[in-house]
Amino acid sequence: MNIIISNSDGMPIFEQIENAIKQAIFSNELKEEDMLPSVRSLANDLKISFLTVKRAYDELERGGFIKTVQGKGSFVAPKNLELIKEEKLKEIQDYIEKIYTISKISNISEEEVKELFKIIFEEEF
Amino acid sequence: MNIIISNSDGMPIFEQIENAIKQAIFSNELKEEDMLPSVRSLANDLKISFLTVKRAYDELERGGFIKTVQGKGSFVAPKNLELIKEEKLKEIQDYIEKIYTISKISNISEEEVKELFKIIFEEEF
DNA sequence: ATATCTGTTATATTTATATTATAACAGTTT
DNA sequence: AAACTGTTATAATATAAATATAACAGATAT
Repeated sequence: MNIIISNSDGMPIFEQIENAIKQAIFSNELKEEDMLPSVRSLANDLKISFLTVKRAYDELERGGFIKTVQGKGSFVAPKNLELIKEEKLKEIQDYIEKIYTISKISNISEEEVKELFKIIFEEEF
Repeated sequence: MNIIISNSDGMPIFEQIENAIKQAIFSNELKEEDMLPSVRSLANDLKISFLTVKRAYDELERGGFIKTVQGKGSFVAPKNLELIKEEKLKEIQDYIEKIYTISKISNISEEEVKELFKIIFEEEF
């Protein structure tokens, strides 16, 4: 698995790890029941504290993406299509919120945004 | 000018002020050469430190939205708002394209995206 | 000229969050 | 038993945001 972290992009390290692993799961680079790197080994590879990796894993477990068993390790949870869709809907929601903020600040009307939306969603036929 | 700040929405106060003033400029509530409230008076109104207001003003000046003169005050800069709006529309377009890609890949219908759009854009009062 | 606005700068402190180091503990596997 | 796993607790550090306070400097009206 290929995780690149950056100290300077505003996103906390634990969140960068979380996203990288989600991505690996979505792309099927990590398959169901695959074991994740141990908190200590990944921490070692990334030259960070294992507590930071643990935090990422804890979040992933809360989200239902992995299962962790003390003494054994962390494993990719059986894929749940609904979960994946939820995740993608969340991504879309984040983008729409950004659009909302920009439009509000820049005095761009809802109609103008809708128009762009229409153009992009309809031009692919 | 009507600025409402919140301590608990994740956005730093200086950024909330920044956005509120940008919005006032875009909506023409604040016109070219209009004087902004002094850092101290706005800080007083909002019950925050004048340094926080100063930071917001500094950012606005860096962005070319206002001009500040020591001893006189801060003033809305002459600006080509249409040009900025074009930039912002492009940003929005990029986001919509990302949304389009995600929705296609994840089998999320246009209707579902529209629904999210509605929810977020209607949260306003 | 001086009082009173304006912004500027410097210092120190507080708060919250992220991250770290370290140590001890607990379950699993070989 | 040794060597892996994860867990927990504590204390320390780093950073950004925001604060309080004080002193300084330019603009302006009276």
